[in-house]
Amino acid sequence: MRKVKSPEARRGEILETAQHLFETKGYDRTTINDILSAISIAKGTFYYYYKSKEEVMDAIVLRKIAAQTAEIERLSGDEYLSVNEKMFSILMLLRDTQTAHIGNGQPSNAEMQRKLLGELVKNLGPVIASVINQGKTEGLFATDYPQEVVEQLIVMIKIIFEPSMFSWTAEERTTRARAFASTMESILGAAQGSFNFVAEMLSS
Amino acid sequence: MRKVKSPEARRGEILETAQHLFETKGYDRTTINDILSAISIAKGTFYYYYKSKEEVMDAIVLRKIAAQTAEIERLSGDEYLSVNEKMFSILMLLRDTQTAHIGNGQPSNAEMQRKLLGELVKNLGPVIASVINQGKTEGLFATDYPQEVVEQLIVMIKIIFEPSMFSWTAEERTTRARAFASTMESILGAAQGSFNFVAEMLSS
DNA sequence: GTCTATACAGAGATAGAC
DNA sequence: GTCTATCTCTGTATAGAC
Repeated sequence: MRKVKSPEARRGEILETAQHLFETKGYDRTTINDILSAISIAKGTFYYYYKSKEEVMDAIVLRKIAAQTAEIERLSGDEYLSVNEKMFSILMLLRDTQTAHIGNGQPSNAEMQRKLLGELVKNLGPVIASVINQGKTEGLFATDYPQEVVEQLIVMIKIIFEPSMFSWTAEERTTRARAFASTMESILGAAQGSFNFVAEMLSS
Repeated sequence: MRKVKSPEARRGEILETAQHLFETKGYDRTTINDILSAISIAKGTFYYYYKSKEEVMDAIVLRKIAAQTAEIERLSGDEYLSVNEKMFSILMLLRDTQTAHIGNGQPSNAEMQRKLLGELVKNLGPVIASVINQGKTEGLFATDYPQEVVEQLIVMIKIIFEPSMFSWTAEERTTRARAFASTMESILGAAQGSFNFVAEMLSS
């Protein structure tokens, strides 16, 4: 039974199926054979389009990051939003992708998360830094290292509040959320209490 | 040819050999059979002592962390060292284990690094926090969240300056080092410039 | 309790025929 | 482009020797 499809359709079909399985069963527990039998192709066909299982993961990660970057770019360029509103939305987006990229509750994949964080910093860093700079010109923030501070914040939020990394108790998590908000204020040079909403947001 | 050894000797032998191979060839490229033939034991023997290749990695990581923790505990309890001297030594230790745990230049293992960071935060966090508290009583530092701030700093230093995570140019690295020193001062409430040596240290 | 030998299932990946 | 056959490697399982 030999079904020929256009290259784009095939690539897309593999990607969609893999993504669904990764998010449902977890990356490690999804086998190549799972993907193959879900779309009824042979192993050779899979490896004709992707060099490895890992490459499929990369493609999925990049696609997600691209979508998130576009969203944050749109936000940061919106003239009708205040700096605070932008910061709020950006942090919400960052928080909500905590584990969403990986699949909820599934034993997540360290390599996938490593790549995710790397791309996140590389792509989102400059965009968020531009919002910080806007805050600087408005006198809300004061820092000599907007870009670098943003990178630090992304790294902290994605690691410290990543459930597969640390399993805090409710109280521990609340304390970390408060400490993070306080740290944000310190290193962005923002007024004390101006990021109280961040502590709220991250506690849950 | 049947060689009987004491359980501890055998466990240690497997551990040492695995560590050497992991650091030489990289974790992924080291096969169980590599380990077996290096010490001439049967596969059954390996699995008699360790449940999996990953469990061996865990044991290696834990042993390294234990050594590092002991060293930092010794430092932090030394009555003849100033807080600044302690901070210097601690940061040096943290920096020098950047990739040393993994093996230089080898394609590192994300899972191994994830575990390393988790254990590092869990074990070193409280010890370093005690040094921060000493600094607080001496009026050098001021923070409401010593423990949490230490966790943030460990995470930042281990991720941002991890070569397998980001490949900064020399200038980028220098800027990140300065930004990190500045962030340390902010969130620890230390005097400006007091962590200039950190910027120096991390630039290389 | 400790160790060898070996066979085998299941995973990722490759080669080459069609 | 697609498929089948095959390879390597991890990990399980077993039977048995000391």
